[in-house]
Amino acid sequence: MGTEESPPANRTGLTIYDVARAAGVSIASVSRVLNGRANPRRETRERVQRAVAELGFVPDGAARALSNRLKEVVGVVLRRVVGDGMFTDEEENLLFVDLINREVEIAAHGRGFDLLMSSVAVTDRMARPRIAGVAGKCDGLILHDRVLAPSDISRLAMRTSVVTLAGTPTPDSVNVRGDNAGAMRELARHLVVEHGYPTVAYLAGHADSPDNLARAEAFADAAVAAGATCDRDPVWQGNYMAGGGAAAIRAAMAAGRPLPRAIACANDQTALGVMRALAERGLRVPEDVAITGFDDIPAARHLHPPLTTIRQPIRQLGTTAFDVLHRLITGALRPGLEIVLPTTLVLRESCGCDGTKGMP
Amino acid sequence: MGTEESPPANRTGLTIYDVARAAGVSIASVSRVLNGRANPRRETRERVQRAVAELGFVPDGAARALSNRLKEVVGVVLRRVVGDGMFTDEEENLLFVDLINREVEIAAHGRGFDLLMSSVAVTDRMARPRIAGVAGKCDGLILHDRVLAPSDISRLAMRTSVVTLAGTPTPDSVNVRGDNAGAMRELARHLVVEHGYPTVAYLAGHADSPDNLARAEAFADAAVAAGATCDRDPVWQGNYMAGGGAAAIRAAMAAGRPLPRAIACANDQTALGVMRALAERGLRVPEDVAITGFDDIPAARHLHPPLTTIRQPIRQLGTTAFDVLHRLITGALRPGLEIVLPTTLVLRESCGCDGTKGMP
DNA sequence: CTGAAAGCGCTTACAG
DNA sequence: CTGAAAGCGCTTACAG
Repeated sequence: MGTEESPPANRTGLTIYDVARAAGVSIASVSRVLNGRANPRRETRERVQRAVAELGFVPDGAARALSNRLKEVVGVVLRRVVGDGMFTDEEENLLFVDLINREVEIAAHGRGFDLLMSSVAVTDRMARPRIAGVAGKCDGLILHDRVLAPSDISRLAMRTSVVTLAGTPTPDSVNVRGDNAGAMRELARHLVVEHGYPTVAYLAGHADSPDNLARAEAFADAAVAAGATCDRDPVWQGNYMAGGGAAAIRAAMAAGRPLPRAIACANDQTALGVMRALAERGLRVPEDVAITGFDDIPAARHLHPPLTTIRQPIRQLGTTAFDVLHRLITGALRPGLEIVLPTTLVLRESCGCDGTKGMP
Repeated sequence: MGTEESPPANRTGLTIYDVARAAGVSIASVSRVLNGRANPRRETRERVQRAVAELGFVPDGAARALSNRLKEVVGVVLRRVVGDGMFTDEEENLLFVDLINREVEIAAHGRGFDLLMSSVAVTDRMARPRIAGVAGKCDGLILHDRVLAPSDISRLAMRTSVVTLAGTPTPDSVNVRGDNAGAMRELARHLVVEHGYPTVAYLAGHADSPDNLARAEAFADAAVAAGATCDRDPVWQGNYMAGGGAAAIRAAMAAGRPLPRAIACANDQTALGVMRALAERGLRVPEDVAITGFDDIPAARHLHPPLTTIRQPIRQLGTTAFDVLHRLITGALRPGLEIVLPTTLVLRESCGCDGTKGMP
């Protein structure tokens, strides 16, 4: 495609010295006008600005960062979603993580920060070194769920500012998450008390996800407390993806296991897979089995029937993650806390409600 | 949420000097083992590695970049998609741009580069300064369609390596795009000759998109050459979004304008909006109006009927964009060329084919 | 208001 | 194989 091994790019490496020479001032003055200081007097300022414009000078970010001890870059690390071959939903929809990242970016721009995005594959044995690599290029890190083991997060957090999203709290980082237990309890009571479903199950997400654990426990406890039977069989283990939800249904039915009257899924993607698998077998939602999700991704309301789910405050989660990280970076906040944002139960039709009035 | 104005973050700013002291060697040796050089002898190497591990040392990327004259970061700038209020498809689906970015990231990781992502809003008057800001933080830039005016791209390309995706060729940058004209001509002939549609129209994308212009021209020319009438009325102006496609249909019908027998849309999103608007009015695709798209985003095959479209080589587009940028950065390639990747006509049902055999 | 100079944390010829 | 030292391109006290 081109000349290999040819001389290095000849993009004239302009520096502040070139600008200073062109403007007939010192580099200190150039730096001052570049940074919008008040002192350079009008005439000096204009000469510098003219030189900058004429030369098309772009200050080197690395040099600025080194001098300022601030890169104005935050790293965002996420798990690369790998389709499981069953459904391509994960690959096609903007998921929870994408939605959060969008908000993070907007918040970051507001403070002059840019986002360094890095994804690690599920099987990535190199996750640790790679994340260390990005850590060196940023002022702080936002780590999505399960990109690093808690002990690694701990270590990393001692050396740089880190905010985890739906992660494990650590003394040196801050975790930002939605309120899992509150909404899950409310959901369990809604299913058992208001709809009167006698048997329920929680279709789990990844076993090593703190959010998943919290949801499972709150749901089961509240369901049992409300008088229902909660099926805790291992078939109800999913993986936060549509394929995992579908597989669980298939496995349960193949085992001749009676389905619970209501299934609360670990997230919306799982619910999506469950609903497809149910439809394939001719089972109706909510008449035969009531289904609920978690997150309220945009696709949730377009399912048939519309999915009852628990809404996470996606915008706030993203904004807060950046905000907290920024405070950590500037030293305005000390780590070691967890920020829990409120969630809300959104009643649509998949739980048995009629979708308009909220109850059958 | 925290103590404002408290002392700056006390994350012990470890440097290579600390590691050197801990290991009892010089900073040169530390640097060498950190960079995997062969020379430090086994014992030295191990002492350094131990010190690095114990201290949890993470080398500063800015300092490395300054010294190496290489940041190992590429910037990706895209237009933030803003829903138009009519449909939320743009906000829910992983679009063409997102799919490309995924591939860019994977390719970048293969070379030890990370991605600095920045989005500019449509109305952003600050696009230029912001992009200059990210340029300073990267070794080179990948610019998606319409983030910068051609003249600005030109200027920027004189100071840093830039690859445009579906942009305007410039002497100092390289443009990577799919073959618009070839596939569009093939599509026009398919519609006019094979299906025998007498009237056609091209529902345009943004007027300032080079891809759009090329598609419009190739389609109209080929359609007319094949003997059809091509409706070039201004109502057929969309905006690459579902809402724009729907609005065009509404406007045409409101004006009492007879719809052409086939409408080739500027991209799949537009086709999606068109199909919805048509369905709302009780018109059938392809029986009443044949519809086609461009891109072949994942959602295309799930439409009813499945969308006939022109597939762009998305993976290759992303990989190539990074690859070319990398060569530009290392000086292995000189700018001033355009790379055109092949596209393919994918016949599904929205054009009138039966979807399985390819023709009615 | 302006400039000379030190320093940010690395890498790498250059000597030894 | 190893270390002392210069240099990467900025910013910012410190003098003037």
